[in-house]
Amino acid sequence: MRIGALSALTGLSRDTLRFYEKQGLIRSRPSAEPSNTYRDYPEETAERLRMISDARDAGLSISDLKTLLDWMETGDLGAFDLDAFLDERITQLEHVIATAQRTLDILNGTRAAITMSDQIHIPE
Amino acid sequence: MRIGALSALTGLSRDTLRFYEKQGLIRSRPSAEPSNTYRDYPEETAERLRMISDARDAGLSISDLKTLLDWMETGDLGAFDLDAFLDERITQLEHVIATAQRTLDILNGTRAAITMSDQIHIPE
DNA sequence: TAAAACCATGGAGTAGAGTCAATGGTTTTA
DNA sequence: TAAAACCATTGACTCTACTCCATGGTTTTA
Repeated sequence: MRIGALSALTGLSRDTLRFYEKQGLIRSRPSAEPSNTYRDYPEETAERLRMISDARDAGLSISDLKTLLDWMETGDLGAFDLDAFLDERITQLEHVIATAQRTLDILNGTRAAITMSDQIHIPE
Repeated sequence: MRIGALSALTGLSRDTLRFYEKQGLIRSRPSAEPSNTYRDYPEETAERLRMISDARDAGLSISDLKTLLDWMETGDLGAFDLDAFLDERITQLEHVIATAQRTLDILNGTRAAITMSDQIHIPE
């Protein structure tokens, strides 16, 4: 799959895909036809990018993601404390969920208050 | 309350507090003693900053926060479509919660897998 | 087959959110 | 009362994560 197709499929810009590849989050092989220099992405890259998008939207950094994805593939990262790393990210995500939920509650409350005051005013 | 105390209370750096004030997220009055130029923050600023921290950690931008806080105080923002604004932010927060939850599930799964393989290896 | 659409690389530029340093006053404390 | 700790302002700097050229090949399409 070429970069344009992958971009259309994932909603990420071509530039972002090239950027992610440079950061080592995804990989491509050189084009099948050696007449051009186009990247060729395996099908499963789309799925991988969905995980990456989720993690980015949830606030994980690219470098954390690289650490994680590298480990998931090779199963090893030298003398790296993956356990501690995972614990930290898990805590971080739980924190994001909690703060997002609290903020969401406030916003929902605000919207309800507005709807309420509309109800009072409009009938006049 | 002076900036150092507020910083200690909220965990935000003095620089961050001054930055937030410049952005209009919080306000201070000039010091009671006119002998110095120190900021004096009302007690309730701490609570306000907790909301701000939550919202920031959840991914809301400073400018969104400013819009929101300004509206909450004045109750009006001219011909601004607060309803649409709220809907967008709410959708955004729901998205963050969903992606964070999915990512969290993956990480928890990964941790479980590691614990599992430890169980197999350690007894040897 | 020529224009339009796609792709590559390299490097510069941008936005957002702080963070740091220099300089110079004010308070607190040993 | 002098050192240590605190505060102010201004402006430069950093970091992350893209995003945008400019230039030049390759495919696709009308």
